[in-house]
Amino acid sequence: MPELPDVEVYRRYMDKTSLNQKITGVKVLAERILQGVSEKDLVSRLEGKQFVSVDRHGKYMFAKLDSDGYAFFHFGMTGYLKYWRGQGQSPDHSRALFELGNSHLAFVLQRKLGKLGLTESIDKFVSDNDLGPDALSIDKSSFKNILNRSNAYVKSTLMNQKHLAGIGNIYSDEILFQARIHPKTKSSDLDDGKIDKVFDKMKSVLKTAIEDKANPDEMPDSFLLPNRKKGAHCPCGGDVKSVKVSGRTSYFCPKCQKPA
DNA sequence: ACGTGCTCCTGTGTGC
DNA sequence: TGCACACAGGAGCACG
Repeated sequence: MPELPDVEVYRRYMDKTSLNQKITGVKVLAERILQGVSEKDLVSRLEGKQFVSVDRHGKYMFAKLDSDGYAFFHFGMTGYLKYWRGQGQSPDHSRALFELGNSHLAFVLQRKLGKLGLTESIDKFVSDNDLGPDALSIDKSSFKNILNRSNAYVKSTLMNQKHLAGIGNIYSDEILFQARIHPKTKSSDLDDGKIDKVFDKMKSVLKTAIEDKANPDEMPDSFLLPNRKKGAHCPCGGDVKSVKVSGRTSYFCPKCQKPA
């Protein structure tokens, strides 16, 4: 699930549940999710410390330590967090466990495509990993520059983390649906007015999705997102179609979204 | 710089 | 029912 809205929901979840408690134990249950750190080093860097705040950039989450630096999380395609107090089983597919005294925080990944590691600073992490500006923070003129400079399909541009961080397959579709733009439109074919519209819809879709806890069942009827399947209908009543863009299945409404 | 196709994983749905 | 295969809200890689 994890695009920007999902990760923001996890960030708030962790913020609400897991801060300012001593990390009494760390277990790594799938070593392959570790990035740039051994299990031994991760454990020794975290044990006895506390998480004091949680940030996000794009699809990455950063839990700040009271010592210094951050633990970073990437949720892959299936990741989420689960916190509980007292006894209780960790969920299936828990790949890392943080013991917080009598409480627990599990990093759960069905597919082991997520990442967990350490970084000194978010800025350094962003630049080392070539991430573009966060989609919720970017201003309109920087956004315009990105679309104007790109020769790719607009959907690919929106999903390219080097250009813009946070948007994936699902939300790029929703943004383009709300902007009434066909996913295979070239970014460079969008005029100023269209780019404005994509920008505004990007912001409103992401904000709405966060308010709705990134849960499709809670989203407005005007959203296409809950109808991402064969045979489903657009809010306009038309048939939803799909097409591959950058190897990903894109859902769109041919009646609402015409090629530029 | 772009698209395509493959890879990493695991689970579910589909068609024969 | 069994089995093979496609596909899934991500991303890095090689190749053309």
